[in-house]
Amino acid sequence: MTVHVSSAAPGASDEDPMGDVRWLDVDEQRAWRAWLYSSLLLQDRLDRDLTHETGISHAYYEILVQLSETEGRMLRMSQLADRCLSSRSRLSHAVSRLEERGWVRRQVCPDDGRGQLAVLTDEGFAALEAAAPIHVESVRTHLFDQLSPQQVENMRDLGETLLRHLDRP
Amino acid sequence: MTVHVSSAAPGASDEDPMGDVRWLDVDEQRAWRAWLYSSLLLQDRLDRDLTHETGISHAYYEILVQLSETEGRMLRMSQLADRCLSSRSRLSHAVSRLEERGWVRRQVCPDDGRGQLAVLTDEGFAALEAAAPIHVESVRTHLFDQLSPQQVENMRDLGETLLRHLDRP
DNA sequence: GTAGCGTAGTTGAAGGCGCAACTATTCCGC
DNA sequence: GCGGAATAGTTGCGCCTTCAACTACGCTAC
Repeated sequence: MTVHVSSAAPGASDEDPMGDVRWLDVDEQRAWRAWLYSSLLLQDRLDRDLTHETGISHAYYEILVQLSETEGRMLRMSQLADRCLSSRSRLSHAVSRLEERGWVRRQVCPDDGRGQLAVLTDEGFAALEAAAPIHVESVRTHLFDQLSPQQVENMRDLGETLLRHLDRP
Repeated sequence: MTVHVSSAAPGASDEDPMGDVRWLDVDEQRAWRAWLYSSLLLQDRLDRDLTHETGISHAYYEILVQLSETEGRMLRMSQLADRCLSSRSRLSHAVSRLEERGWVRRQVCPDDGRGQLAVLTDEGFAALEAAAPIHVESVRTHLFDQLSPQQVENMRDLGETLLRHLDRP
């Protein structure tokens, strides 16, 4: 994880067999680990809170949210996958499970015989409405309550900067 | 995921059935989504790069790194789990698989008959040495090359602030 | 109109992970 | 020293995710 084997393997890494590896210096290491550990821990915490208190994983929650925010509360599978940062396959499995819960149903797409629409049911919407306050409170507690307004601004700036790079694969 | 059902359910959420939910405002939403999506995408990208180019997942990589950085290249299972931000169970499964690859071996702890030591083998160390340059380059490309020095500083500050909160469960 | 290619989505197998139950060992009070 | 609680670690099960293969439909050109 930590990109810093040189300190543990000084002799071997001095050789630099790959040519010139741009190793991280001490400050970069520290920034990298802080970012990595905090995002892992925070995601884990938020997901656990949500799952344990509502029975809805963060992945499912995201699907319900994305559907709830479109008019008609329905989306093509592939659009839904994109918005959820999910692979098609993963979404397909997940929607099958949400169908079993009665929260989503599939419907063939009228415009395109290949397509499927995922439609949020009233039960699904109700489940989302029940879960949302719990999740918001969790995000407040573990994220916003810990940060100054300036830090929130920095967080947004960082995130958007990285997204500009990551969004185009 | 996005904590923002109110806009999709204005009527219902006006009721505020939970008392007073501290919903996110537009700026907070934006900061939250930027943080969430960028960290999801970045972790995904780094993990995929590493897995596809070296056959070592980020989780395995972290285990190897932590072992490589201790003298004797060995750690108690529970210490290793803590350093990898892993549950005991998860680590136990993972070490079993690393044992099958011949990269780690288990050894009963001399001080404590209940304990096990995970020991990094020479083959494991060699695998880590081969993977490290690839991973560093990936972290450079997708993270540090995208950020100004000020942004790196902000990233560290943010991460460390959040860790102070998250580290004590 | 049909061959061939691209797109949309699904499926099954294999591996990763969390949870709860389990074994084995140590620690503590008496 | 012995009974019970606490600690260390493992394991089986079930769910989730990925990958590759697959079906089904649409699009274009001929």
